[in-house]
Amino acid sequence: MTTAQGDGGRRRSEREQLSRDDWLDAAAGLIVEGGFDAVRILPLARRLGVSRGSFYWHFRDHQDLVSSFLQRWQQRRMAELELLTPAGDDLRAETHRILRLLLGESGRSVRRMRVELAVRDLARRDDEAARAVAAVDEARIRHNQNLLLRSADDPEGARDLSLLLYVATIGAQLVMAGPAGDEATLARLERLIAGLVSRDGPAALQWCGEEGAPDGTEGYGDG
Amino acid sequence: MTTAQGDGGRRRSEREQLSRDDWLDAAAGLIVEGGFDAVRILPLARRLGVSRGSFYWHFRDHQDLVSSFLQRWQQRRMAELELLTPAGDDLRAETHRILRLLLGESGRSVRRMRVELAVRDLARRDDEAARAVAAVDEARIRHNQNLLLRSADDPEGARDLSLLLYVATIGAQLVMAGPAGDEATLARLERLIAGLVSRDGPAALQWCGEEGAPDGTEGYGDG
DNA sequence: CGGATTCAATACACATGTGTATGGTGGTAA
DNA sequence: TTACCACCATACACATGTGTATTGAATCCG
Repeated sequence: MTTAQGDGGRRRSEREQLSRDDWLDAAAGLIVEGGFDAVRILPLARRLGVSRGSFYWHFRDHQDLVSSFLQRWQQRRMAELELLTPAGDDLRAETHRILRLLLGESGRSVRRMRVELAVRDLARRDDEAARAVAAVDEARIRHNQNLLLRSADDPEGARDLSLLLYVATIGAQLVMAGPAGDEATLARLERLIAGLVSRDGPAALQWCGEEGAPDGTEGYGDG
Repeated sequence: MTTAQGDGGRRRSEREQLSRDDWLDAAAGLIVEGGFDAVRILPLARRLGVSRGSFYWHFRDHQDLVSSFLQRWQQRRMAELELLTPAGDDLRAETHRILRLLLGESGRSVRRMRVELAVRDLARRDDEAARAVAAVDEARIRHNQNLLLRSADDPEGARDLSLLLYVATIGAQLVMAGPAGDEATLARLERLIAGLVSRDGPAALQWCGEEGAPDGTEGYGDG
């Protein structure tokens, strides 16, 4: 414990010295409460009980903090995806685990959900965040696709269904994040989506797809 | 044209005087680019070619601007919903119009989409925005439910399917807003969702819904 | 014409934010 | 002990933001 130890597992409590990860964790708290725009250095330092001088030792500047956070986020999301499907169990159980992971395991991990939504929000105006989100999205959709492909050999249909499955879960996250989203409805949605997968399987969606129907929906502008 | 005219249709070009709505429109521009946190008074005034003194004549303070914007947004979203379903045409065409409205009519109305996402983002930390979003969500889901109920008398199933339909479209908005979301995939998703509705109809989703499957997905924290 | 009203420019006081330069403190090693 | 280094505090310069008070220029109206 005296000599070189990869500085991996030290929490704030053991060692009074702050680590880079401590700052990132505190930043996550601010992000949960107010999005990325709430990540400002002075409030962050206050929360950690230090002054700004400490920050500029651990990070080059504000952008460095944001970049580091995004990197860590992407890496963790990728890792948790790899952790999924340890053995080849059945599709039902796997689907359930995926939905639990993406939809939030019954009330808990609302923090994780809010962080992800904040990252998505940032991605609309920041290239680095956009790349991270794109990578994670692609990985998750591919994961689902591979899962569905184990039941039937239909790459096209599997891709479509996994895409639909994915946007449905993400949309459920978003809509149910507000006060309108009660826990019961979210659970109901989870069962709905699960049913969609297990019933249709990958070989489904023989929809009819013409264009047609001119719409008269101009409405107002945005705003 | 000389006497009282409800000051409804005057744009910035005709009259050099700025109206409250002009400020709100400019604010929409900032919101599209940088979210609600980008709505600051000085950049807004610069964009309109005036100084901040003008702002504080039209609005009491910054909060007043945000509140007015949210009010107008909710009112317009409600109005455009009423405008839908002028006559009782078939379900296919109506579904198509709804998806076009929610998903964005092929590339255009990306502004409207971004504004909505920004409002949703704000709703996570602002009660007023949360109420507006909740009202709009509820209205839209009810609208879809009523539409589906015209095909089969199954309130429960119609509610479920409309909910699923809704979160799928919102999720598609969110996921496809980034650079990962190409136009083709979005169109594909639209057909997928449309197929889901027209194929299943309201009387569907006889899924199997147990809980089961203990998950070993702890992973990291958020961040 | 003259006064009231509407809309906008300017000036001021204050708060908050960033980044840098510099100084201080405790632990470690020669 | 002394020198060094990791970590943090303090002070400064500067930028940006809000809100208010005051002044100014059109415009409407009696």
